[in-house]
Amino acid sequence: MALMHPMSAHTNRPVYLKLRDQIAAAIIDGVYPEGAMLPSVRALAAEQGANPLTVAKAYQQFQNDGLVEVQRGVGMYVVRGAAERLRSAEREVFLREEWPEIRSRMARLGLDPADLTLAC
Amino acid sequence: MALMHPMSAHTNRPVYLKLRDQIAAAIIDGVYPEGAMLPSVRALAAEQGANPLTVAKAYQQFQNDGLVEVQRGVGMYVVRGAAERLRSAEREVFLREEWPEIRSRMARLGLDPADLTLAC
DNA sequence: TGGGGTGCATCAGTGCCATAATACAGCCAT
DNA sequence: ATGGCTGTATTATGGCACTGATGCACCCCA
Repeated sequence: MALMHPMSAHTNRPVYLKLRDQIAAAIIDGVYPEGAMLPSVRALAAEQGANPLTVAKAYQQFQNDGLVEVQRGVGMYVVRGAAERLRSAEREVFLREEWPEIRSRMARLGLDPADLTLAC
Repeated sequence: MALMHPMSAHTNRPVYLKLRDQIAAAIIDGVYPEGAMLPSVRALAAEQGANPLTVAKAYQQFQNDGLVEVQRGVGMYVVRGAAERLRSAEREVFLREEWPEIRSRMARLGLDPADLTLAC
């Protein structure tokens, strides 16, 4: 009896979205400090085994949000306050759109977030 | 300044997966008790404004897992013990694959599950 | 023995995603 | 100024998931 739940959490996210999340985490965690230059699209593409255009698509999001500054011919730099703004924005989205579903889901499964704080 | 994060949680889940989750929740919650007949693909499709085949694809999962019994030409019935098995399986998957990511994500955003137990 | 209810198979259409190969525009150190 | 690094635009292609329309096989009941 398998009882597998393939893609239950939609784990097949597009590459450019996974890269976006990964970069966002790096900015928040200070891996890419404010003022620092992000890896070039070609460099990150080579490192991640992805296509440069896919990486560019991931970076696009941050430009639109004004979190990185593009210097044509030079590179992309993390804007001042980007980490805090990014964390704040992600936190708001998480609390508003994800957490309620997670809560009800856990309730249905007989789980309590408080009990899992230290466990696992 | 937008700072939007479209599809940050991949909110564009396929219809058949949303239906699957919804049906699973109904089975666990006893909306479709053990031994009861599930709504026909056409009926549920009409009710949800979806395509019968999309509903059938959602049901498919439960057949493979042996949680529902198909009587050709009659309908699909919830198997004995389906609710408990389903809840148990989903709980295991959740704890193993989803919760760790949620935990680290919340930590990055400066959130503590215990603090949100009653809030919101 | 029909008629209306099941589930299911087949085929086709659509759109997104990822990749690729170029080519271009800008900056900088040598 | 030249070579080498940046990001970007263009176009084309293959793959895959999702959705949709039609028709068939099956079963029960009147």
